[in-house]
Amino acid sequence: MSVSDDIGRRGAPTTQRRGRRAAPLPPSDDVEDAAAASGGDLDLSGLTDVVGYALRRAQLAVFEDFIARFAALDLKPAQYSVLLVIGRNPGRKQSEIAAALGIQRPNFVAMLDELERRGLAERVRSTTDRRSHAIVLTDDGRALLDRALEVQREQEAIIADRLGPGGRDALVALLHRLTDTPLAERD
Amino acid sequence: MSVSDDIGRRGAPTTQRRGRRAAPLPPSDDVEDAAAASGGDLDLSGLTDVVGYALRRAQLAVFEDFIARFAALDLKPAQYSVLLVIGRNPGRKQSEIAAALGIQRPNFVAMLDELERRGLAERVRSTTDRRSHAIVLTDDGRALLDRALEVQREQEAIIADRLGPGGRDALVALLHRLTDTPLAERD
DNA sequence: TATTGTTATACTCTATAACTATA
DNA sequence: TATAGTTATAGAGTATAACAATA
Repeated sequence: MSVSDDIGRRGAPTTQRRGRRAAPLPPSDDVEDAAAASGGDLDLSGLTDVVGYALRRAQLAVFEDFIARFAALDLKPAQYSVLLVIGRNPGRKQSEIAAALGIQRPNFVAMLDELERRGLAERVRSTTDRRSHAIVLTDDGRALLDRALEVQREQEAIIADRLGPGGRDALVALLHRLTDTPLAERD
Repeated sequence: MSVSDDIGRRGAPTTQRRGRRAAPLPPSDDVEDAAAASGGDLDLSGLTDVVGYALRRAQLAVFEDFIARFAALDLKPAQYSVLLVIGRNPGRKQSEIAAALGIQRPNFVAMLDELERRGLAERVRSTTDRRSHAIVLTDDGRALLDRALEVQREQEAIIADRLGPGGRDALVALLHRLTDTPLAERD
């Protein structure tokens, strides 16, 4: 997504009262009547039944769970992803790691500073090109990553349990179809 | 999701080189060798094949497309969702609309200020409880919402085209299973 | 005492321009 | 001249405390 915008936030309920088809807007009769006549859950049709909103809400739910699980390791989602990519690609340039994760190079500096401060990763000055840093995990970083991978496996198991094993695989496949090619170029 | 954290950002590639199974961490042999031996895409296994990351990337992709489509209407995703919920629930309290969308009450003030400034929505002081505001769309607001709904239908059609009609419905159903009940309470 | 809307504020994530040191 | 890392900074989005008006 571009800049920042959000649709659904924390704890927003997923109410659904009307049918699946696009509900016509209610007639704009007397305002006070409408307010008085209501009182129950709001009509969120057209929102909950749309891919973008459902994606947003699901992503928030999964991340919330992720954050809770990783609190014990003091790892946020972005930190975990950085640790994992460094672990799988040791010695890569700082800018390569950042680009692979879609993180702007300037924003990646503080991120690495923190991992280095915690003794999880290291910047190694390259001998061939003294501008660049080869990024590697320390022993502590690898140990923490191993623990994190186990926690991640647990979350994935919970999700597979919720969706059914075939459901989890189907979901990932569908999501990849949305990300493999930009949506706009399609039409 | 809780606070803020992100995993995938803008334009992050979705590289996938190894198999689906958890790839073992590469041996931590000589750093310079590893850096020199590489050069191609990075190994993102364990990230792209996981629900949380795939969700995040897909949500960003869909929102990016959404933002581009709605630029002509000068509506961001959050603004569209507010317009839609007001349109479907005219006369509801300001705090009810905010809560339904998971927006904190303080943050909803500026949001409504802007919609009111643009003449799309109005705060109507309730006669029964003079603390609360009944929120309604103006005629302009309803007209803009109608145009927005059409644009939204177009995006949904693109997505259904990408996933297949059954694929789109399956995706939404799977996503709802992740949001209907908090993941944590499940185990 | 509790609720509605509001203000003020702070923290995180994201984005861009510009500097430095190297190449 | 171009690239890698960095600094500074600005803008969204989100969260909490506290206040005034009203119930």
